[in-house]
Amino acid sequence: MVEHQDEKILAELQKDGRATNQQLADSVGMSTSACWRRVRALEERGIISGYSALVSREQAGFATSAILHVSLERHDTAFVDEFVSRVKERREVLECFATTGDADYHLRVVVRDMDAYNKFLDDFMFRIPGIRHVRTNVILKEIKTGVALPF
Amino acid sequence: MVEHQDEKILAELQKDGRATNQQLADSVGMSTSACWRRVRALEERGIISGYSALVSREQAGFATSAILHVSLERHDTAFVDEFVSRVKERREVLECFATTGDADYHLRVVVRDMDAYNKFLDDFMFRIPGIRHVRTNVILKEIKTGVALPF
DNA sequence: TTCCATTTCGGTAGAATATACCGAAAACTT
DNA sequence: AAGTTTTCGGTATATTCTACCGAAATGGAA
Repeated sequence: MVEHQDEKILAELQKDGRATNQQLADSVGMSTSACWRRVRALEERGIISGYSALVSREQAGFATSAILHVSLERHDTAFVDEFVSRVKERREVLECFATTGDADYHLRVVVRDMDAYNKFLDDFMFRIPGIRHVRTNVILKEIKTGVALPF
Repeated sequence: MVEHQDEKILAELQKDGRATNQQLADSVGMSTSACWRRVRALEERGIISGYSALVSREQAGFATSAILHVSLERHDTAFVDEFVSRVKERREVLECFATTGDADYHLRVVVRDMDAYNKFLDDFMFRIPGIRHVRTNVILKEIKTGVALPF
């Protein structure tokens, strides 16, 4: 499905999403036209779903972040769908995963300060119907925040 | 520090990290040269730390991922530094956060399959000195995986 | 206020790059 | 082996980047 040369391209574009086609072609050992075609195909197939600037959370003024463990009261699709759709549209929630273990969901939330986090809980999280339990683990330090898949 | 117009640029570049300078200038209502200068300044100040292609985990062949809760036996800098430096260089570990709560660290690990995950634990995680406890929460579903800060 | 210094602006031109098309080479099928 | 399809590298043009310019805006100090 994804060939070796594609993986090299993907690895490069993960490292530098704004690399020029010429740089790309050089670093994977391909002609510019062949390389450009492969990139476009990867985009069209959705293997590359987009490109993003990586912004420094602290410097951009988002001092506070936390990992939330959330459990639902019940797991009817109605409740689950409601939870999922609400979470998706809250931009403070950068990540949300359904997991095995004690909690049903792991969320990572990023806000400007503790006030904003408190507001997030009161105005949003605690108002979602069917929530059994929310445990907050404040992030003390970001050891690593990567987006690159380990090709 | 980061002005309103900069935030608009950052928001746009988070949505499309390969937007041309002209597109950017249009969408934030600025001349191309002014826009280009601001982008370069944001890069030089490290507010934009880089650019990345966003690659579909599933389509790229990484079927398995998990969230790990890790606790250390002791918290001497020696043990902590060892743990941190080892985690940083393992590319399967996309994210690692030091948190409050029961565990000391939350990690998100992405691998091709369960075999690879088992190997990751045996060959890497369980060999780090000073680990007290590791709990694996397998990710059943990715509800949301975002990188964009909520400007 | 008025003046001067500094920063930020928009416009522009040459250099660099992206993008689509071409015929040739390679790979695959029968 | 012949025919079909895919992928290749090279190239021309349209687009975009990047650095420079003088003008406008901004911010203090007298």
